[in-house]
Amino acid sequence: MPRRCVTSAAMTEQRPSYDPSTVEKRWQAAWAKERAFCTTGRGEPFYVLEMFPYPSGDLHMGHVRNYTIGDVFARYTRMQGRDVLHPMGWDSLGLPAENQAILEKVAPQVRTPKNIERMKAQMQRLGLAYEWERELATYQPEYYRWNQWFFIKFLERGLVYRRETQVNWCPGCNTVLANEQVKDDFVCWRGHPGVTTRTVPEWAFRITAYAEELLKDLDQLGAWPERIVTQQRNWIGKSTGARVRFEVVGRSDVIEVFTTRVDTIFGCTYVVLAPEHALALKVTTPELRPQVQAFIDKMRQKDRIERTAAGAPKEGVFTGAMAKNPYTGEAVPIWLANFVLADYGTGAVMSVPAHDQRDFEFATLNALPIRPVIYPKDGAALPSPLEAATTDDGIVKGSAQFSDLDSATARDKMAAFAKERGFGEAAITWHLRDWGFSRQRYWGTPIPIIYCDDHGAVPVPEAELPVRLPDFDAIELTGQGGAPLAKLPAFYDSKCPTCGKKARRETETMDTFVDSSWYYARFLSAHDDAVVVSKAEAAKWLPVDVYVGGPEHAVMHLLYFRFWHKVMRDLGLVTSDEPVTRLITQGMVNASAFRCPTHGYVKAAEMREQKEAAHVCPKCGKALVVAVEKMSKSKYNGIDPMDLIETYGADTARLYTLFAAPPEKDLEWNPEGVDGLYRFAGRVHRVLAVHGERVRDAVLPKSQAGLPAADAEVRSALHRTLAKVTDEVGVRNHFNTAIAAMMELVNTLTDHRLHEEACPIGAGVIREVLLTFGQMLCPFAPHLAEELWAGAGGDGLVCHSTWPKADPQAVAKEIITVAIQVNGKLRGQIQVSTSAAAPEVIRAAKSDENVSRHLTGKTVKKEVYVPGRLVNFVVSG
RNA sequence: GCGAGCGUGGCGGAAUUGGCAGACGCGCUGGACUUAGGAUCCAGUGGGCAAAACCCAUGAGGGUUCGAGUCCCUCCGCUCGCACCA
Repeated sequence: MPRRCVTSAAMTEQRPSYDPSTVEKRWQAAWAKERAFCTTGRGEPFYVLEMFPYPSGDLHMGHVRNYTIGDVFARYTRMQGRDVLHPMGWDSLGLPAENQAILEKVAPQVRTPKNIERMKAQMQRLGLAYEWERELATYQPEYYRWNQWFFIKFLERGLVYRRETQVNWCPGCNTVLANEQVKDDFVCWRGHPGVTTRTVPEWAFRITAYAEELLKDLDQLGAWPERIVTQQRNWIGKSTGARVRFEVVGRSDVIEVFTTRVDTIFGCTYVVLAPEHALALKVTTPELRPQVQAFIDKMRQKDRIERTAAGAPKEGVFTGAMAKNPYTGEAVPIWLANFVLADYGTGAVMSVPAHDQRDFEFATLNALPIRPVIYPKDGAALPSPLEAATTDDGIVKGSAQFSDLDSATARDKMAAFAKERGFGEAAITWHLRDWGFSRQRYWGTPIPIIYCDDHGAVPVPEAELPVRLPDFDAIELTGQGGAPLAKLPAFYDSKCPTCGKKARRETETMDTFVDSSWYYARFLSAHDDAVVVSKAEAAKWLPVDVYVGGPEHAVMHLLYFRFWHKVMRDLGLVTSDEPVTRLITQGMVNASAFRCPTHGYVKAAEMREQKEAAHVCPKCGKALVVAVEKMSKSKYNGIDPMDLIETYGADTARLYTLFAAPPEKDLEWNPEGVDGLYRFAGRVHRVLAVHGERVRDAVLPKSQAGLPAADAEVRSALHRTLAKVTDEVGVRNHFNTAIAAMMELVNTLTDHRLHEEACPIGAGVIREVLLTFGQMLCPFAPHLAEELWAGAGGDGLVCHSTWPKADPQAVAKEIITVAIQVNGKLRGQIQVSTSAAAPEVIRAAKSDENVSRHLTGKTVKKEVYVPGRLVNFVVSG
């Protein structure tokens, strides 16, 4: 990227040119000295929050975008007179830090604060308006002790429990693996073969206890992006239907199935259990046991994702056992199949191949009978034989007393019948599962539990919190062999809080989603040792007014923290039902990536400096594939924000990220586009450089009255821009068009030669331009804004000034342009007074030369006048 | 497969309630200033035409309307999310 030099005009005239680094450092120092971004206690509270980062050590462009968007809200709202809370912290526990520690042999306790310091300096260099006094970091015991406190509170309320869960298990590493750590053929990411699934105990939050409320309250989230709400709704996945119990023929066992289509149950021709189902092997007849056992083992080898992927071939095995359909008394075969999930519904389904596509495919594959019982409402016949399942509702046939009912009615009556006879009932099933949060990792919050032989799992008494993580040096961290803390007797040897006998401390740590589920509340009482959050502060600030972050958190973080908020409410800590009123999800930051089909990605920065013809692989000379992709290290298409700031300054970096795309859309990084914003900043600065000294004491015009025509025009343009920017920022949150409006203003200023010494505009108007421009620019380019404000003699800091109000008189137009259409086609434009009435405008329109040409010889059938906009003559002939 | 979103100049994007399509920026073209220009300033820039006028143009096709980028229907393409959820 070329370093831009100063303008020759400024140089020859010995005027200070735009030098962002000097300007920005000056104002950053001033803000720090004044503690400029602290809450004031004056004005209506407004809480702006951005998703806090993992402190990797360096900001990337995604951060810059995220935090700049938040900063615009914070700064603008403060200028509206609100008491703005805008804090920042560090999501500093978790796997990345632990892996880095293993790799570098540096303790995360040492590395993390250094990374934080570095990243914080970068944020300050960007001019972000944070109240650093409230800074928090989740790795600090002062923070994670409240994770432990919450754990105990949740435990008391039955919202934490111990359960058995299926995980991927690598016998080579002797540890649990995430799905993405398991490669094909059951080989782990380190190369060990034989990865299998295993049942292990873990701690889980009973988020499903809040499923109904999490679903219902989505209706309150009108200011959330629709797609996030939809994703949450799908994820929660409420499903209404019925449970029905089938007796196993000749045994006392009962198979319970869940179905949303109980109306089809007379068409049930077999029953399928998940391979993990408790009865799977139990009901199997002795002669079929070897096959069934082999099938179960095979399924156990595969992880859930692979086994249940849509499109995976359906596999199954007959158990030899039969089950009795309680509605018909008919005995149907019991099968096991890969596509039935153990942890959804009851882990068993009734199969109606005529009316369920999966059942249809499975039945076809295994020559099981297909029996239609639902017929089209219009009386049409079903194809025979069926080529696919018919899944629509219809009229029930061949179903005893339920025959001839429509599907919906049949479902109600059949569920009621089951309830009456005691073999079933209406039921609801959720896609949402409880949240397992045990991690066999070191760099996390220790779970405050002590296992006693006599008293079981006993919570650590509150007074003994926090349970601190032992020093890193005390542990041999390898990423293998299960929970690291389980290798440290000094950590786990303890005494039972109940009886004092020798006991063992829990060695698992918590998922880091726990940390981020309530940090927004902790900012309100960041230094309070007595309570996690003070009720008064919570009542004052919550819910968060604007929350800005990436859409990738749609269903994990954003669901967990909604859950946590509701529990905090039930604990009496907060009063609102939802944590965040308004959510802004910003798009990705993309850039061209250059890839050789053989040798992989090539550094984009080097390619950009070459002509297009030279975009060839340096190794083989083949043409490179160019595609716009998300910035990332591995694709060599990233832009380092700090390089950008060094070249252009923080203001230009901010302006570009806001201008190039609206917040919610993906942003394509165009290195040349940045120049345009630098030019804009330079042109604004130039007006100050040329006139600042001269006009800083000038008297501001109070109105349009008495201004020379050119002055009045400039002032009108200024106030129109102000009105536009106020609307775009405050109402529509379209920052790109707000900046475009300011660019238009600069163009107008240039038309009136405000960039020249010999400018005919009066000093008072120029001063008003500089001051107001400074205020409008403040949320976007805050340093340049301060420079304008101070240079034009404004009082104090511009970021503390009150957002100006557009002068209606200056905004109003006396003459407007009205478009004239004939049959909807533009034929002319006329200038009319705003006070002109419709007949007058229409008369003027008809007398326009070009328009009258199109009207002659025609009959005007209709005249449409949209006041102030257009006239349309509908003609014929 | 289901759900959501999006298709507008060479590019990023604008068009707020159905009312002058292409604001603003990039790029490009020409000019001024200049030893120089990758700085700055000025002018131009959707396509057709030398051109006023006119015609065409918002993924494709149809519809509603005085008027459609915007609303409705059908289709095509792209992106994201979920993915055998009984």
